[in-house]
Amino acid sequence: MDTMRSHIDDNLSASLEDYLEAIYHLSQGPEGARSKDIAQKLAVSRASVTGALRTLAERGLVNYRPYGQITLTEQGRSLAAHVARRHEVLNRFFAEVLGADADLAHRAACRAEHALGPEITPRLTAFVDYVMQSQDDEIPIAGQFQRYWENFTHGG
Amino acid sequence: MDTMRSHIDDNLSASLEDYLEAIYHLSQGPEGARSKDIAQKLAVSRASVTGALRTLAERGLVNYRPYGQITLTEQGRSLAAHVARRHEVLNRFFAEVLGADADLAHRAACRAEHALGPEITPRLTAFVDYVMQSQDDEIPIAGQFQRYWENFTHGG
DNA sequence: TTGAAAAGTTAGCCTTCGCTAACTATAGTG
DNA sequence: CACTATAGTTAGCGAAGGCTAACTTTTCAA
Repeated sequence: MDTMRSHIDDNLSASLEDYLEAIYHLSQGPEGARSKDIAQKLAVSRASVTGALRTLAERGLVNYRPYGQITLTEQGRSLAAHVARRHEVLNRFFAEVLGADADLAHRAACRAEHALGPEITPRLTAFVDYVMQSQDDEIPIAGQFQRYWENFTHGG
Repeated sequence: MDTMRSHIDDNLSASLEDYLEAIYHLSQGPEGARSKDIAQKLAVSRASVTGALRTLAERGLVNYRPYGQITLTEQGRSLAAHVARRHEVLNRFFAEVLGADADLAHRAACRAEHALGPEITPRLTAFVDYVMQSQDDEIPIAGQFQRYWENFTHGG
């Protein structure tokens, strides 16, 4: 009962997860995932990208060959999708529920992403869904919280 | 207009923040912050603690002298309090709002703690307060979410 | 088609932060 | 007082992950 290693959490470092996620997103663009763009996206040198690519290739997560196309393996794509999802959940929570500035929400989400395990992530996902759904209901939580926040901050 | 560096975010690494928080909590106990206990709390060797103490002392956050008492400086205490608060906010959110197991919530909070900046932390604090307060109101958010979660997981 | 700019790589270095092993200081007990 | 256990330190090492500088490969335009 171990044949199907859908597994998802090879213990990749936070840093390598960042690279994987960047590749995942860039892969969907028209240019594919170019080393240069990965470097830019993560604010890191091109040399560092090369190093990370080598490690990720060793772990069977990306198809990499010097000067060649960078693509994700099946396993890599699946792992990247999970990382991206954690990220996205946090991003939505910070931005849409807490009402934080989009850019700040994004950056905090990037940093926090790795901390959420398989226990917390689905709960948070469900919670954000629940809150968003409440917008259409008679109890608009996010909206109510916005007002709560308003007179928390400038009122007293 | 720069005299009062209440500042709070010297850019301490995640690791050093962990040490600082551990010292902060242990300081409040009857034994004070002993190297041995810091090591145990962070699951790290005593040698690593010594190294961290030296760094924190250099940065003026702890009073440290080989074989002496370990105490926080004023600046250190203030910074530690903020770190601890971020931690605590997350912990409450994961445990009380999302309903995660206390131990898991704690560990996820430890890992995520560093990611929350001065923008997100107060918003999250307010949000947790708002949700807890709603328990007493006619709209018990956390309770409602528990039910939502229930039939999200085992129902369909 | 050729040569310069852009992209990618390599080599070598540095910092952070962990570890173990061995040493030193302190404390407590007979 | 002396000796042993415990706490703390030091020295030395290693992995991860970043950087710069210099090199190679690829691309593209004249």
